[in-house]
Amino acid sequence: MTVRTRFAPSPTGYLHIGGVRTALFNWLYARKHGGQFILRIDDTDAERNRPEAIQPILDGFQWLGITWDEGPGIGGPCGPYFQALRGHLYREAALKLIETGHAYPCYMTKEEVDVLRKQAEGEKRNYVHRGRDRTLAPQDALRLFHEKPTTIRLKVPDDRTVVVDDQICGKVEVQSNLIGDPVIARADGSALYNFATVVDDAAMKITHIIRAKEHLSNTPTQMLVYEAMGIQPPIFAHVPVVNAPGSSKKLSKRDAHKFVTPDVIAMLRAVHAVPAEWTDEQIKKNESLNPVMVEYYRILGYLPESLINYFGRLGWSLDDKTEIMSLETMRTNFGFDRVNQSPASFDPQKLHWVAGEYTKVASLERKIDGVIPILQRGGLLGDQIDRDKIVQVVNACGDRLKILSDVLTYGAFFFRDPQYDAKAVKQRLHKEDMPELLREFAEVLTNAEPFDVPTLEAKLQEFSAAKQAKAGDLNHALRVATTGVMIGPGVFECLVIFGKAETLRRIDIALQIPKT
RNA sequence: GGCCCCGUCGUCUAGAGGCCUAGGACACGGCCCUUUCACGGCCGCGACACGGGUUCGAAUCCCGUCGGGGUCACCA
Repeated sequence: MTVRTRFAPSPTGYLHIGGVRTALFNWLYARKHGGQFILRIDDTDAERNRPEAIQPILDGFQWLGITWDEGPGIGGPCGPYFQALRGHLYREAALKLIETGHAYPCYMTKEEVDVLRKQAEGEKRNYVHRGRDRTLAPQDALRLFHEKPTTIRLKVPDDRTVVVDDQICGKVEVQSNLIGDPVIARADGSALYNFATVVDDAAMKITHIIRAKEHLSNTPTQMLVYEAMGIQPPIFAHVPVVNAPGSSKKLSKRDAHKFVTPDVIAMLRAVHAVPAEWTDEQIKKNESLNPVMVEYYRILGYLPESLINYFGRLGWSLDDKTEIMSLETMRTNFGFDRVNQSPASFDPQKLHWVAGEYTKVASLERKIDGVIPILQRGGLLGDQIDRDKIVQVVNACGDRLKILSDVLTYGAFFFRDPQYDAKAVKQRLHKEDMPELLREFAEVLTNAEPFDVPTLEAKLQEFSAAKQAKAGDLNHALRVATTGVMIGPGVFECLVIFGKAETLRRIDIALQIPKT
């Protein structure tokens, strides 16, 4: 039997990183066993069922390299892959369950149920719903339902121990007497999650259900649905949830705004990911651009494989020391035996480190291609692209680029005039008679041929020795004068990229800054 | 509240009764390298939730306590 796994997001419009991890585990397991990974859109809740809410999710997966064998965009033998289009299947399945005596139309009103619930509460008893109509003979129930449609409930069997043999959590046993008869379909015939998911997973021949731990409690109920339908249940594997950074609470979209810290806001502004006129509040409210969504990392220039690596390693490990590994390595080694049972907190700092490891070894071409749109968005580059110059800049930045948008902090001055940092100017440029020294060194530079790193370095050594000045001090001043800041690639590399004329021009500009 | 799950450094993890004086990674602190910043190298800080058993021996097995989470919907 070929392995078939699935990921079934609801169309919220954004790809959540917790979902990415669950999807990744499904993908890994299917691919490891030569099986199929299916993407299904769980859009039974019609209200927010907008087509445009699906595309960002598909785009996110595509960017990450998580491919699906059946689902939106490609179809497949078990379609449609949208729950909204499968209503007739649920209705059919529900009627069949009534017919076989496993389900019944429940005519108790909400008020009646509330009375029973209150009564149970009063007696400090747990309320377990058992509909009054559950004893109806199947034929009568069916006839009655057709005459007067109402909610359909599953008939939960009495005195049974339901066993979920979970691949990660182990054997979990629950008494059926504690499970109330669940509503599986509304009066209008629309299905509820616990039912729709089972009908679909069965129809799509899903063999392994890999999903978040929060679904474990619902699983016995679903087992009962499988049983009622006369279908062998799939194998379950519930993966622990991803918690918010430094918290023991689930990372949820609901409090995503909490992670939009001043740092994050500054980052988004720096890369011009949001309109400049937006207030901090507006940025906070923007749902897709915050650290729980994949889009956030894409816009900041994280390489997709770094997210894959990080999230694959969150809750699962290859061995006692491997941190950096390819998707392929994960694929060949993935297994439930090395998935943790306890929740894992998302650590943005570690993700950032992983990202750096990938950027470090990425090909120059990829970095160039990634950096160009970032520079353009930042208004540092127009439509005319001098690719050679960008090659030089990216090379000069070297390992300083952990994420591609770091090019803005280390190399913005290559594309515009220096923006002088007051502190840098005061400390390095307006130090004693440095301005005069720099003026004289500019003269030297005029005659520097060729204008390359070794020559410039030699000139600076020679000049400072002659003037009995510290080479380091002059070097620092030169950096601030030409770049405006105290950090960046090697100063001679910078000068070479500027070229002689531009270097001299920048020194001139710097020498005109009044001392304060 | 009932039921279910979980509990090793701040965080991710290794650990299947002796290899554990508990290993690695991120973060943090220090030093080295460096004419800035980053990279790199070295060192340091830092954990078996608690209490009882079982055993010659327990982070590992059992019980209890405490703590955390999830779920009990005509949401998914």
